[in-house]
Amino acid sequence: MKNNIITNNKPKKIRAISVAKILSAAQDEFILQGYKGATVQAIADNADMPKANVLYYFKNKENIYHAVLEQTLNMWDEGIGDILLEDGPKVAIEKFVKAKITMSFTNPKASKIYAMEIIQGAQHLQDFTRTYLHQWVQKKAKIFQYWIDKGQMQPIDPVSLIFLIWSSTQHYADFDNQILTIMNRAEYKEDDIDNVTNFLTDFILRGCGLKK
Amino acid sequence: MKNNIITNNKPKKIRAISVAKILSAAQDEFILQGYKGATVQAIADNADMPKANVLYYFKNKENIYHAVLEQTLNMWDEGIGDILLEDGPKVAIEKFVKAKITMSFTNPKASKIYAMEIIQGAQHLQDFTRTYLHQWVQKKAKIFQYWIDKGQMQPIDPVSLIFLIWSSTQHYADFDNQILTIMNRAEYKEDDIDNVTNFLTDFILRGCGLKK
DNA sequence: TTAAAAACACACCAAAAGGTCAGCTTTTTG
DNA sequence: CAAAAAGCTGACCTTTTGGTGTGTTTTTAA
Repeated sequence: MKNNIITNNKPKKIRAISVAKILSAAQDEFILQGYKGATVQAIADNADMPKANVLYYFKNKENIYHAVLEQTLNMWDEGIGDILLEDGPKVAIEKFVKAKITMSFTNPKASKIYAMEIIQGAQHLQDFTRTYLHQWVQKKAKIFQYWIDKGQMQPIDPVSLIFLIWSSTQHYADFDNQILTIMNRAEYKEDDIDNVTNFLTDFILRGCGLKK
Repeated sequence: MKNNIITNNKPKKIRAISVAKILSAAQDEFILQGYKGATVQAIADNADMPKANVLYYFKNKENIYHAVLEQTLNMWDEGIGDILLEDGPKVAIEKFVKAKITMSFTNPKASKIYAMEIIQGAQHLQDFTRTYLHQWVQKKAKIFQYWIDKGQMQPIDPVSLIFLIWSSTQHYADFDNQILTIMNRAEYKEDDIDNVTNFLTDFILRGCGLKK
């Protein structure tokens, strides 16, 4: 298999390209219209191919949605910063907050798809939440508790802290429309990310008693 | 008009009762299925009346949705705590956080409807956001700024602070499924409200430099 | 008590949307 | 270069669904 470096869309399989186009179009449609509201026709139009062709790659709408969700979870998994014992509370929180904000600003769509799923009852994500997420939170909460017991940070409920970090960072993705409207902006600017990162990092560190 | 105190569903007009039943059923359906996914038939079933009867009260689905949204905004308006200059930063934040949390726990449905609207692009709420919300934030931000200038609280961006309070409190309504699953619970208990209120109040006050 | 107004509900319709099929074209492979 | 595999697509079918029309029942008011 020769690897064409100059035009890197030649070696890509037709299938891969088409699937990617469909998933991207589908993501937009699912966010804008919800699962039921998104029509296969609209996804096809958006992906610039006939409906029958979309159904050729994905047997049905449900499958398209599953694929979008899977993609979303992978992104979530990659993007979520880790919380490491050896970093200590200050650095760990700084890293984590930064990772979450970066994800919110660089891939708001994934965050929105995920948010809508959860709001609507997490029908397709129950397993993920019940097993993976649950364990993740428990594990990280223990790390925070360790730091608290060592007197390295304010004695607060670690799980609540995680929820606060999640919510306050994801807000900038999920509610970007509202935030931009309130700030009288068309879209986020470069330094918005920095400003938000600085604000949230400072605020949360102070809330954890890790900063004057 | 005689006021029947014993059975207070007699004096109520038939219309009012039916409309209320429909709106309640519609709210559930819209949350669970989204705008397009919610069918008039399902709303009717849920409200325990034939579809044609639902359409008798509301000319079409769009109108039902508008009514649900309006109801939601009224609730938001009533439930949102005010931020008063004369309270000073500490009391004002305590009151505000408490009000928002109370709203999240007592009426999560309204919060979810609102959240989905915003995530999906605020198509039906642009005016509300652009005028009402925008002004509300500006007005309250000025109050925070006043306190900051007086040295009564940490110098932080007031708008970001408002966003953080909104997001961290609403999270308990919008993501209740996820939170409950992670905490291995079927539903919120009485003291969950208190615990969350205490955690968030303390944390936010500390973040604002209003508490050791 | 009775006539008008409001509420109710069955049956029906047209449009929309998910999905299939059969045949055509392009790409791959031996 | 030919056959097979993969990709593509218009036409079609079926189900769902928003909405209407018409006639009946219940409530209200004089």
